[in-house]
Amino acid sequence: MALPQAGALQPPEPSQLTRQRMQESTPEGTAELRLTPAPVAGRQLRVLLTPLPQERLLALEGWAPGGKKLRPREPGPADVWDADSDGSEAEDAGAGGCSQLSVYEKKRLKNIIDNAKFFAALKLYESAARLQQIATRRQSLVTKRAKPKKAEDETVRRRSMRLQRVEPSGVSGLEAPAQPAAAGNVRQPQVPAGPLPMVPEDQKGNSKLTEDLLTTWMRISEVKANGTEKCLCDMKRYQDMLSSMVLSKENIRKVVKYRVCSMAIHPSESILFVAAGDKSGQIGLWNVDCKSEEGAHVFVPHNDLVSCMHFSPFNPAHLLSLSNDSLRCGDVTQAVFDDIYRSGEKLSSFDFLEDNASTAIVTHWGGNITIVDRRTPGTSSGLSADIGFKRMRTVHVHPVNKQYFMTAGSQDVCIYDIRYLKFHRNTPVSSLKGHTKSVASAFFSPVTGNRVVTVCADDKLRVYDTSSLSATVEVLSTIRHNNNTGRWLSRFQAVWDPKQEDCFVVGSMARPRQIEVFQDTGKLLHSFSNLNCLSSVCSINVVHPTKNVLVGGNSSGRLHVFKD
DNA sequence: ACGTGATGACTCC
DNA sequence: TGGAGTCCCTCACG
Repeated sequence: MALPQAGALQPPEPSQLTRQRMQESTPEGTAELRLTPAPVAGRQLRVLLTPLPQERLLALEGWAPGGKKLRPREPGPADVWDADSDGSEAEDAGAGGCSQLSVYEKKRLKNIIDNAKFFAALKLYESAARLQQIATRRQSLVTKRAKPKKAEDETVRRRSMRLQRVEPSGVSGLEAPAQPAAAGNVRQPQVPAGPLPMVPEDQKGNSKLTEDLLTTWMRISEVKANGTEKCLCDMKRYQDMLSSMVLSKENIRKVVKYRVCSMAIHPSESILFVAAGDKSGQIGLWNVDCKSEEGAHVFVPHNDLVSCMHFSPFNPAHLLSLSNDSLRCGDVTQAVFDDIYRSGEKLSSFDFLEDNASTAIVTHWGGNITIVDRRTPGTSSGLSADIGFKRMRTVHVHPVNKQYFMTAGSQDVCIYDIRYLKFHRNTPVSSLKGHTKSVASAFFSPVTGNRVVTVCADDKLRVYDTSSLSATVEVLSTIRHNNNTGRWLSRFQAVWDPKQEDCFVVGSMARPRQIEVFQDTGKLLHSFSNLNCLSSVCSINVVHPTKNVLVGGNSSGRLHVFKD
């Protein structure tokens, strides 16, 4: 409901009005007045409306209370001025300026006055009071209008102080009025759109402490990692290498506050540098080689779950991160998290389309994809297409044939050719059939793209042979695997070891807690575990592209680095 | 019927 | 004693 403006309810003083009309009246006798009377309190308002002489005077001049021009029309029982309408009616009132009253007009005026009195007595006072409330605090209205469901949620589902992010002092309770847990948002202050300074959360205004971390990131990004030699060593050697990778206490660190939802590892070979995104929109950067407190810092470039992150393969000084509403690029050389793309639709995943990382394919949760070109900032440029998925979780571009990309979601896993995308009704090049429940992830093998591994809620890992893309793709192996991560853990994603074409890493519910490495044949090659250090489930894992390093993130924001 | 997302008790240090 | 960390196999809703 469009509530009337506070000012519009005050009728102008007749004398003043008349003066204005004399000045502004047109030869036809119509006046186009723009009156902006000062706001008036509700109580005063009633007093102003009730005295009849004033009403009559106003009415005689063709004005209704509220500064609105009366439209001449047939009188009727509902012939009252409409406090809800906007000011447009005043403009098209036409030649209604009345100086001499006909019988009809007198009757009409009587109606108007009676009705005005009636409304002033009943509704206007109420409205004015509500207006006042709006002017001071919107909250009373919000609670009135709030859906009962939300109110219920608040009462039925009681949340602990810690979960409400309420400081023990209770200070933040004042700052968190109307948006308690709206959309699961964990954080109170909303991150604005547009570029954000790369300043850690705990040190707003004092970036001195992060200087080391960011300088390190910048420095290691200048050195081109030479190791694209993705060796395909024999399985025995590979297993030995895996066995040599161990976890020690100093290589465990909590880098974000809440559950890890995505991770990225910097390609540098000199320094181990990891980024983790959590459920609340935080991104933690950790220089694993720096053992001091300054080795890790938290930034907050998003409002919501950071679902996908990649260092740019072209320029690892850029860290791209995706949240529900935006794709950002953290550029350490500029010390900003820049906006690349924003959408009203919920975003789920992205991948780079070319090696130069200038274009990215972004999937929307609801089944659309968008091609985002970073060279045209601030626009959702390029192609948008509906590929008919109900829910899309991950997207991955074929490592060799970049025209192919694969999406995985609740419906299925499909491979599309980007050259033949249409706005609607896209048919996939290949469908990877067999999933009976929703699919959490699907990724091409890193070197050739000849394999795809999927994680499905039907408690199976599947490996497909995608060496030739036909309408149906053969399942190579199926692995029984408990993927029921449930309520508190991020869903498992199976990721290939970039160094080993045919092996992938996946978290596990098995006890003792472990991270598993499988061969594409379905053979379990290794389980990373440590009875002393690893006591939780690592849902999200990344493997370094050249070094023997594996990082696992758990649902408490803690990262575990296995290295040799 | 199925997919999705929400959250609090308990243990350990 | 209290805060940090772990993790479930539920339940409402669309």
